[in-house]
Amino acid sequence: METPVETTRERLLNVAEQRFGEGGYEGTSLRAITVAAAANIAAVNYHFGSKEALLRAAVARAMAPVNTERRRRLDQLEASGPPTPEELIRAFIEPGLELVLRRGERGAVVARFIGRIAFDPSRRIRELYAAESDPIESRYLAALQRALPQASPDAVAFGYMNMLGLLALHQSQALSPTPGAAGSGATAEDPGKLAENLVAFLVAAFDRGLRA
Amino acid sequence: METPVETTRERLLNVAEQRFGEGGYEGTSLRAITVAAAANIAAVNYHFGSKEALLRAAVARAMAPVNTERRRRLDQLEASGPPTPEELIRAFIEPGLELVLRRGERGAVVARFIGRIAFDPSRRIRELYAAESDPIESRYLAALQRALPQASPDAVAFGYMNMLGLLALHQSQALSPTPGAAGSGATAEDPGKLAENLVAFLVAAFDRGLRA
DNA sequence: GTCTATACGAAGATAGAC
DNA sequence: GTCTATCTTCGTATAGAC
Repeated sequence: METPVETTRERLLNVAEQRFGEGGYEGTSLRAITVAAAANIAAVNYHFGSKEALLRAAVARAMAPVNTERRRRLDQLEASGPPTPEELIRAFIEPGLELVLRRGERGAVVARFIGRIAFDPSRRIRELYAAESDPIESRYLAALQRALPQASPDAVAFGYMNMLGLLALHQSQALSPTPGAAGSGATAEDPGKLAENLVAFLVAAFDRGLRA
Repeated sequence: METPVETTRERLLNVAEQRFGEGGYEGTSLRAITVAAAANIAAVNYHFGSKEALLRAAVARAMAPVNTERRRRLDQLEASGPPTPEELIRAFIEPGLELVLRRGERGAVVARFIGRIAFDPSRRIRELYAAESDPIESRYLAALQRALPQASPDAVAFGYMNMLGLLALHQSQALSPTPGAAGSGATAEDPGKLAENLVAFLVAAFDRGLRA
């Protein structure tokens, strides 16, 4: 069923994940990608149609397991009574960090790629990412609203946006020694510890930091 | 002392602020900047030396009033006894949002520019921004540590990084109708209200969400 | 079906005339 | 200070080999 070696298409996706996460979309040339993937310069256009279509395919492939796991957790939580804010936050953050950071070097590459794309300066690229996380966004917003009845819909949306942003921030810093600002151990080497810190930070903010 | 019209240099900085904030560094061509600034294609290289040097000058100019105001507030806070976490968070967030968003369209352009640059995928560009906010970073970290003696240095650095990230997130969404994810009113139209929401969110997270 | 070689227009950058 | 000319590299399109 499976070919023993990676196809050109797979190599292109793997290299794109690595390079786009390292230098951003605009900062990475198709030539650099095709050389690293041992493919011809025209291979991207043949397999995907354009540079942006390659990015779209890479985002979809990277987000698929994260979305699947989030859906699975949401289903499970909602099957056993109304979830707490902490359970919902955990069901959002952990698939984005653990599932991806627990897979060694390759997982970190994927995490950085997702985080960077989520914050790309270009409107079209962020929309591309948003389209991939949209399908479950409304489920999370509704569940959070039920778990936080005292908060207004605007406040819940504000909190969700912050959760998304902080996850992307820490994802984008995978593989970075001292990236944005703070000192040495700000981002834990242990992805599980990072997830715990981020969940605790967000739970406190959601529970007591959302203005009506 | 001042020429009645903007100099070519000033026009280039103004246009760079607007275009870099809109499309990112790599996504904006020097030709687009020089055309919009009614300058020759070579003017950037003459006045600044390179595209990156233009960006550096624009970041320095945009950050200067923010840093000045932050220093002023820190001085004032520390003159009257040990500041609370909320006072420190307010002294960090408000100069970044109000000082910039309260200046109408032009201020929003500056805010978006700063926010985008802080999250740029390119390592060199983020370092450029970090260099501009570095000078006061250690003062904030030390003051936060004193205000939160129960938190470890790593935890304080983690919180500071999150504060920086969320500020950049909301700055980058100035002038954007529905940017990242959440619905209509997630980012308040009123910048003062946004600042209050963000401060409340962060205060709760710092006070009860930092693991020792 | 896959892939390669090649060409085109536009971009960033710079040297040198003015 | 300003502008023109020019170099290299970019994304993309196409024609045709395997």
